[in-house]
Amino acid sequence: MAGQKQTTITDVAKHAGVSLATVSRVMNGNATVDPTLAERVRTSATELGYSANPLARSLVLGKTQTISVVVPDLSNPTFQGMLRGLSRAAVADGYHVLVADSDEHEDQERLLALESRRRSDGLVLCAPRMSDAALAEVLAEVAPVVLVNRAGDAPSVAADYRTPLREVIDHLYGLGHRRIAYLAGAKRSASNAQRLAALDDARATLDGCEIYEIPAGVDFAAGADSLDAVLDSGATGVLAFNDLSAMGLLSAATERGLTVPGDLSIAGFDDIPFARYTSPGLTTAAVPTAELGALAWHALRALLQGESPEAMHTVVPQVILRGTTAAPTR
Amino acid sequence: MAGQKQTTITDVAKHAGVSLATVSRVMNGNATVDPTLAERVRTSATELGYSANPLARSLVLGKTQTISVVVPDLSNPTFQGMLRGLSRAAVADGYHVLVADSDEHEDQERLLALESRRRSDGLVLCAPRMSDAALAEVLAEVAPVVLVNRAGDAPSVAADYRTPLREVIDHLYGLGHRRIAYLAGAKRSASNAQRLAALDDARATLDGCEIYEIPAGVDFAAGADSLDAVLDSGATGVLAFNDLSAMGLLSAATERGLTVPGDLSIAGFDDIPFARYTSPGLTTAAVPTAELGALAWHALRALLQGESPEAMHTVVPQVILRGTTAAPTR
DNA sequence: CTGAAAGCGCTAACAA
DNA sequence: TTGTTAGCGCTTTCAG
Repeated sequence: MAGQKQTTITDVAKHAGVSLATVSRVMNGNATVDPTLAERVRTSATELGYSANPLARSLVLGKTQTISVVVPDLSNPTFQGMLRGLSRAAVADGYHVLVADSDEHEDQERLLALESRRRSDGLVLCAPRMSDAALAEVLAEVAPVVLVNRAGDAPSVAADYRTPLREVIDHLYGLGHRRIAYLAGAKRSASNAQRLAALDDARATLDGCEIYEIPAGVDFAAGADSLDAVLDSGATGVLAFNDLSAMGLLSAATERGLTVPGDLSIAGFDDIPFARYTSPGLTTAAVPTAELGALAWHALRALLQGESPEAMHTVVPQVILRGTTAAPTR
Repeated sequence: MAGQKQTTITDVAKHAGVSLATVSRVMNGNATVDPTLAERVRTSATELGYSANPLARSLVLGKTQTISVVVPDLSNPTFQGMLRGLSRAAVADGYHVLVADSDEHEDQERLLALESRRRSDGLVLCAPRMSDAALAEVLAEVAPVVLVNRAGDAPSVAADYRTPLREVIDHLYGLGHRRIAYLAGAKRSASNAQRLAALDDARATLDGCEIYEIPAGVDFAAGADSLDAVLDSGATGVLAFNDLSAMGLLSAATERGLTVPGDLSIAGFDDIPFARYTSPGLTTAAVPTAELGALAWHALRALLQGESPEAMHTVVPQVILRGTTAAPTR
């Protein structure tokens, strides 16, 4: 059944009684070809169901119309959204996308990047976990390349975690909160550094506002387990590292008989799909991951066209005010 | 900076003072080459940082070491899991994966499949939305191909939605429930047909068990809105189309002052990440999506090796008993 | 306007 | 064992 090999340009040429060159020309809408001939070629082509072998074209043209993207973990919603935005944007421009999941293995990252890159015209490196030194080295080998959520010697697009967190703090402060707790999550992540910066920022500019840092974690249990620490701190408002820990805290607080937001205001981060369904709905900030992906493609496309995209394009997550934040009652 | 063109096999040959063929041989560990020469070639290769151009190899070998996968929607968790499983399994076997998102456009599906396929050695068509006729046509053009969650004239892997639903029904029945409601979701989906079959099955075999079908929907609101209908039906246990609608119902019931599972047992479907965190935790069934992806790759790999994989490999979602189901109290 | 021919970088006969 | 050569399928000078 799979015996019939694809028809080649030679078949079409033969069928139309012209040379390969002519077929190539009409297929590429290239030079001026006699309309009659062109028509004849086109007829033959459709009759034979011909379409050029992309591999052969790639080889001679030196371009594959494909880009590759390597992500640390395809099960992470952030990267999923990124991939979706990237894929759709690239497809819209006639590009294909090769995807590689490094499964959080630093060493795999380099290899995947190199290998994928050779099969494509450019690379999107998404939040690479490798060291700065390793990154610099890889970056030099794989250009054109664009970085997502990481700085380096290449154009990059990144989400700004600092601004939205600061906005949430201002929101709480405006409501009257003066004692705010931050449930810290992944210590070493780049986004955490940005959040800490927002905290310092707020401490420096907000009169009479105290902000505590409470080590917690990134999941539901971490949030739930930190309830006592939160209450001990006397905080009336809390910024959770992400929605999951926020929900854990919310759940624990509710079970303890506290009312949210009456006794405690809670804000999450990420806007996971379920965030709108907690009771009350969770105040949070949504990272526009798909947009991040689309922007990454646009930067890479610019590079491919010999243009110079912005060195770093940043997108600001949107704060979504729902029911878990309100004026403090104590 | 990106000016230096890749070193070719010719460079290596020149550097090592041998012919192209020899370099090719040692690079492929092929024929017996004099160890001394081989070593010399290897040295030159690493010194020059040479690695064969995959495009050129693909062209001459007629194989790309790449497979492609087209999915209807990269934002759907089912397909995300599938892609992850597929990607990791394929990478483990040294294959690359080209991904295309049809964005639920039936017409795009065909084109994406064809185009991706030509850049790769095989295709995984994931839950294609196109008609049976269109599918049959495409299938013939893109072999080797494997289908995911859809039947057709090609090997396929699919999740079995019937068995787990039946298991949940048996679970409820065993608990003493005799009036069970099914909150119907997407009417036309293949998985819905399987669920209805499970319902019929149960009706035919379970003594004195009545199963009602209540039109609802696929989201949280649909579940919440169906509370009255559920109560009117007198059902003591309900099977929701998915976790979201189950959570909606759970939420509405709780707000109405009912206790779950005391007054009402509720089961969802999908095991979304938040399902374990509702109170009580949601009884549901988890589709092993990553496994589905890995199996799809295994089937395709078999095809690529000229073997014949099972016509249809089915995986059974696992029922996860949590707190929302218990013996009825009325 | 069209065809012949030279490659793109590599592999695989086929000779030597 | 090694080198020479003919392609893989296509695009693109370069003549005509």
